[in-house]
Amino acid sequence: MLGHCGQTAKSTTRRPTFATRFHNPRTMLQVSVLREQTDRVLAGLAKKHYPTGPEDVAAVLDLDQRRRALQTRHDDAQAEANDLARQIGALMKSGDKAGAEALKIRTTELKQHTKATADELTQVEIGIQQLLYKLPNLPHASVPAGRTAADNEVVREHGAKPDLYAGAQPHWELIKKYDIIDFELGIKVTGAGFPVYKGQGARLQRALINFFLDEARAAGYTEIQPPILVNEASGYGTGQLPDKEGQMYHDAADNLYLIPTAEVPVTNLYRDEIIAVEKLPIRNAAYTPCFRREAGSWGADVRGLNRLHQFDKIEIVQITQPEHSYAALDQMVAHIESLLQKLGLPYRVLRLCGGDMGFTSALTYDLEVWSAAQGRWLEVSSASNFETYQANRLKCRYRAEGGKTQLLHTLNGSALALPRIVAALLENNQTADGIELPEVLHSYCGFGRIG
RNA sequence: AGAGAGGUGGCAGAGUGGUCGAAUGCGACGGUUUCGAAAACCGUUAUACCGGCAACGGUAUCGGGGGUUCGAAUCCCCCCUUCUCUACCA
Repeated sequence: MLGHCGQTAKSTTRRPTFATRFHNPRTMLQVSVLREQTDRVLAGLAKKHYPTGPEDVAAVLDLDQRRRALQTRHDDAQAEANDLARQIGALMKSGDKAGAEALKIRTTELKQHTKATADELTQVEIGIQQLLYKLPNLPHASVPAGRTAADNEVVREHGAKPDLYAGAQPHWELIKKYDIIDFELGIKVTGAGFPVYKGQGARLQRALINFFLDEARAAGYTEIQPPILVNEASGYGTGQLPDKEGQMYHDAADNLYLIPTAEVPVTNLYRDEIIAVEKLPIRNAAYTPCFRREAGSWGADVRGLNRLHQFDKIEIVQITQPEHSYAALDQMVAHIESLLQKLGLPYRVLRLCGGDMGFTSALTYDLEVWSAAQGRWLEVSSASNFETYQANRLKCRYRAEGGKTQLLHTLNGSALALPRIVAALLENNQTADGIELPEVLHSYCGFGRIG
């Protein structure tokens, strides 16, 4: 008999899984988009070099059809059960015990059916969700075709590469020479990739942070100081979970993650919110330390400050109405460029190709500065428009004309990440007598030259 | 960290097994009235999903999850969180 099913209930000491906590599918691409613009979706997935687009989209559409049929069936059964329950209540009240018992037979039977339908519905929803989690965002029309970094489009280049004097050195030598950043001490205290900034090195960090924050505020961004540990729901909200789990440091005791970027806590501020139109666009800037395990990253390119487990970054985040998001992206890039110009660093702006851009992005510009002693470009910022991809997970909406809620667009960019900026500042501005810092930093640092 | 009390709609705040998606008040919006405004009066005022061209109908949601029951805001279990007292600390 099925009547004993209550006793087989599993122990409830286990944390509920993501799927049970968020019963409704929190999708990334919207099913409605897959359904209504199938061709566009398939073309977009192909441009991103997603291998199994046609199969996965067909599978989602198939499951979605089943989901809707099940939902209808389930709702109808529930409606009948609710109606019977009301009748039983009325019969009980009027003293007709026998009549009530008669109806209970039907309602008990109905319950078994609805339970089966509900379980199936949950399975189908989980299936849809798992497939959607696999699908990357669709690229914007302007994204160049291509597979690797070599296919990225150079949008523009600014500033002249400096000619270094004969004794010029890469930054990992300069930091030792002037004793401003100490990797050995970091290794002793923590491990590789956790540098210790000392004296003028520490003051330069603080100067850059203040400079970037002040510039962001002047450009209309509200400063936020968020937590640097986040919970699991936030990790899912911005898409670090489930796919990039291994890249974040995790505190198992409390199930919290150290943030890899301020994007995570700041964007999640707006999770499950319906934002009033008057408050749009949201413009936030936040300084935080960032933590990345960088599992599996080695090689010559990661020497010195090029790649760290802990570093400082100022992040800018915007949330806009869909029709304004690309103007906002241009504005963000312009702001980042203005920072690089004020610091006097030669840079270039890249539009990433379909194969090189991030999973969640619709359009990404990378900004790279010229590292004179290393003789190569270093990525110091990445600015992206996620359109509704993140907002769909976040349930971040506004009320459009006519009272309907509609997903917003989310964007973010680094403005800026410190280590590679420091590397370029040290290398590009070195002289025989020391390192001449750009004018704009003098008052922030309290000095104009290192050495 | 220990003890106790709470978490209900935009806000305040009722509701301790049925007719409760939820009284009442405030706020907001629309209307009547007015030369205009205030006041008064009338009405509207959550989100998501399913069906429907639509009108509309159905389902779910009272911090989150699970359970008991024909039926749960209400009873039971777990988790989160707020307040008070104690302990501790910056």
